[in-house]
Amino acid sequence: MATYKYERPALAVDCVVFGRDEKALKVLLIKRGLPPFKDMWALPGGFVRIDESLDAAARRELKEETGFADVFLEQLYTFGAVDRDPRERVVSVAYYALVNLQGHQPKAASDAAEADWFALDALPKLAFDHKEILRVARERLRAKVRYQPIGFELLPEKFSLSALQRLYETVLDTSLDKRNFRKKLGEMDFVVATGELESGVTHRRAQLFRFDEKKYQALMKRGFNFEL
Amino acid sequence: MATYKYERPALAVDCVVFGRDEKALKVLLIKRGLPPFKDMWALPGGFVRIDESLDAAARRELKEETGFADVFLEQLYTFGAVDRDPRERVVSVAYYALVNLQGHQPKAASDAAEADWFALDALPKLAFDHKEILRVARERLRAKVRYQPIGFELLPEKFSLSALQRLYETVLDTSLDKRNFRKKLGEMDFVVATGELESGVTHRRAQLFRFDEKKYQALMKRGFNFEL
DNA sequence: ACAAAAGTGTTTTCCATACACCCATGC
DNA sequence: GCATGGGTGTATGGAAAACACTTTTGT
Repeated sequence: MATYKYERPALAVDCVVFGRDEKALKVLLIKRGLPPFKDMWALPGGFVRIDESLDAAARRELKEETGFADVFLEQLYTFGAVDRDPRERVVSVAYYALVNLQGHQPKAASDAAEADWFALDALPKLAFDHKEILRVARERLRAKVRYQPIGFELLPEKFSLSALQRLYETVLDTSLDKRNFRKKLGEMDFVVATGELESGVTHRRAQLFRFDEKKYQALMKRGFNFEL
Repeated sequence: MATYKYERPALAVDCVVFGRDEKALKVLLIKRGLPPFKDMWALPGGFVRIDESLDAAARRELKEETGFADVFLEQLYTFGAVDRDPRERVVSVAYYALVNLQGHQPKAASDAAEADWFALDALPKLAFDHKEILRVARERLRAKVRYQPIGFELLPEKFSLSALQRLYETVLDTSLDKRNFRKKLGEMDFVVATGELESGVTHRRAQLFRFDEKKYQALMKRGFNFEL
């Protein structure tokens, strides 16, 4: 049971950052400036410091490498194959983040590495086991979006019902019936109309809605169950 | 990005072992023989070796401390609060296991520590953050049992439908309608009658069924969806 | 004969799905 | 006036839920 006797794996965090851009779902990747896998694309991430929690490490790396702060961030899975890093043993706790792409420029990372958004169906080759991590993240997002209201994290604060529907269609990779979709949302009191209208469009302006976190929490406590 | 410069957290695995005993759902705990938390109950677990994967570490510890091998084992969540171990920084990858309690005696662990089963509603005080780990494991079990056929892992190979129903009622903490439950199972071709009957009971003998893994896998590929 | 659990169908309710047309706006 | 997406209600089918009595066995 003595800890210090044995050699320890290094411990890292990696973040899968999902963003929605117009019609496609995208992931933020970083171009590696150092070996191994130099010049290859990879998930943002880094080593966990001795005095920070895993969540804190994930948030710090996300901030440092992509500029995002105060976003939805949740632990995904921990990847620990012995040879997943060619240098030495590295165990990585993966997280996934959901961000609203509007307003956030595809900013270059603070440490001068290149950063860019990639559509999920046009990904480059990835370093390490990051392809696998991304696969698991995508699966999780797809599963979770159906029973927890996390889809809103990918939209601006105010959004049209059509935008929300397109998002669900993208994530779930299906098409949904417009009237049925709206009917179900109409029953969810935590999606509230702001009274404002969409602008700058070449057709009828859509009404804008927002997600009311407080109302949602209140309903949850009363046993409400979010579904699709 | 240099790994070796920084002090590393220790990396451990902990296992939540669920077992079903007659009517109650139970967890296997180990009495700690060493400080910290000496003589307190804790989840079986230990440190990850440099040359084994996380899954392998979990299986090894499970075997060493409880004697269970070849059981359902799945990664749960990774706990990384800075102060979760009073000695030093330890990050723990938690797993949960489902075992069939029949036939496996509440065996004492190989390293002479005391091991015992505890009903989930009569738990002792636990070491470290193991209460929290157990809470998360229970939540996961409850959620997963509804859409994946993992409940069978907690039963002997041959079981009666009543036993299966009682198991679901225990895990989900609800009561289920007998006829509806049997109707649904009747539609699932991978729960097959063995033709054998229960024995040693003081009432009508129940027919015994078994879970047919192959048939289940075949159905899965055709898009079948297990539900409750 | 009685206690204890096994086994068995039908009806009702509700939710998911399918489906088509008019409206507002910019060009 | 036309192209583009916004917005709206109803009918149908199928799954979930509710529900009670007979059978078998041991004592």
